[in-house]
Amino acid sequence: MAKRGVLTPQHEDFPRWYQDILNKAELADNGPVRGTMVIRPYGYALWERMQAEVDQRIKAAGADNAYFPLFIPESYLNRESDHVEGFSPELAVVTQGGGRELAEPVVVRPTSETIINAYFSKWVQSHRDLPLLINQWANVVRWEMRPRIFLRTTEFLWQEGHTAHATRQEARDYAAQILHDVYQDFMESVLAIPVLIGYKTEAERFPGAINSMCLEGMMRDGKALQMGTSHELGQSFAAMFDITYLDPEGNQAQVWQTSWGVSSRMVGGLIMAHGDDHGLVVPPRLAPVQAVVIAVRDADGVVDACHRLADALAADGIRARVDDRMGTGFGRRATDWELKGVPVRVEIGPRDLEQDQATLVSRIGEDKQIASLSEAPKSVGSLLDVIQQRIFNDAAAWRETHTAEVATIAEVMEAAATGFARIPWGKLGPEGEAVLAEDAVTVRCLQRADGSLPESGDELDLVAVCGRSY
RNA sequence: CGGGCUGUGGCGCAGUUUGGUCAGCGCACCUGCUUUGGGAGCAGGGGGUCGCCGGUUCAAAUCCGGCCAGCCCGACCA
Repeated sequence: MAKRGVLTPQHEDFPRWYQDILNKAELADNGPVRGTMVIRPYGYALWERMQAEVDQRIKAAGADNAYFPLFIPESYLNRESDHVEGFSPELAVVTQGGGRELAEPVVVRPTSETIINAYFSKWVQSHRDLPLLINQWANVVRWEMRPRIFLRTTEFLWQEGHTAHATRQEARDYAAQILHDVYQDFMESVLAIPVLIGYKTEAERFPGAINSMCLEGMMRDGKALQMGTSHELGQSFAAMFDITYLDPEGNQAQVWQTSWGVSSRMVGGLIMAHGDDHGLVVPPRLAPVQAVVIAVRDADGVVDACHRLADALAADGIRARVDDRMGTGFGRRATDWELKGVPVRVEIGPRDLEQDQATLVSRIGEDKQIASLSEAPKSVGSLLDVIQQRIFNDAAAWRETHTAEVATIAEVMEAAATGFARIPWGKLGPEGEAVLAEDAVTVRCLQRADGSLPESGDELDLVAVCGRSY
């Protein structure tokens, strides 16, 4: 394992550890404008993998991709009162263009409900046009007070889904379908992060929504990270943007809507949910590089053997790369890949080659194992499966041991110092929520006692999961 | 925007109390040789108007004033 000093240990200074990882794993740099970030190739590769997996699930849920403009007329934002109140403090506004003052300022999109719904209004005329299911991949800008790379940046990357339905129930069901089939499935089966699902309290709700569902993950410091949201927008945007249609009986009706998104924040979640003192830990199903084949020494045939093995791995569908930087010592190269969290390292040196074998090393295991060169692709494949499962299990166990069932506000505060607290919502309520907020503890979500998603946030006997958050 | 801390080569820091002999260290980088099975060694080398502006002084990284930026803790949030 790497020598001490490569990274600040997590227990010593978690934020510093996070900064160290961003640098040492070559994920991102700060941009020149406060709050902006430069996403470096390896960090972007992680994001591209997330995009690919999420995009595939969104399409399976029936939504189509489209693209709407970056610039939105300021007046659009003003149409929905809760929406504008929620977003106006963090808007970036352009007042000049082509060297002249603009007649109407344009805002750089903080989210696209307004501009997309302005077009939904044109596109929806008949009940036959419903449901209308649109997604867009884009960058958005929110002038945040306290930026932090990947977690909360002035400009970030995301996907935002926007849909229109004939009935409230259909909209609600679709928002829940996205939550489960797209987000939860991706986060748990690919990112290997167990997520809590539930409803936001009224205090935490998205501006303009009638209900916000969310997915919350626990990081290695016990804090919560909101990994995604899916909102029921009700009919307020439909009213403001006049999205109406003729129903089968020939009556004018307004649509019911949803919006939902996940962002480049998930990269931060990935780092903080699995990373350890040796670096990033990337679950195999996400990993841009699942296996790196390292030529240990520059001896006869070693480098060639590495390339042949990498080709064989690729032929088995494994994302593999060769490290044959022979001018750099083995230890340095091994540490580099460890920092980047590559799940499996395959080492081939002269000693291995003599035995017609390769040495396999898991990022999260202690023991090295030997595989014959011909069997190596199969061995690596099954090792990747084992690693994927173990990363998820470890994260689930971590959350389990850092979650307490409590009955009083004092106990919530105590438990939130190190993790989550579950308390009956009936015992907390909006008043208790306000008390917790004074000490930066928030209700992350309201869910049923068994952890499942309620029909609404008003269902009886819900449990409030509380914690500190990013 | 409130509270705390900090600004010195790419990164991390020492030097500031007591102004001068102060542009220094580690890592990184470049060249050469030896190395390569867990961040290699030796030798040589390049790079900083000490955050910015102004003031005090014979003399400022160091003292004074103003400004700016960053980090951490809050309010906000994907």
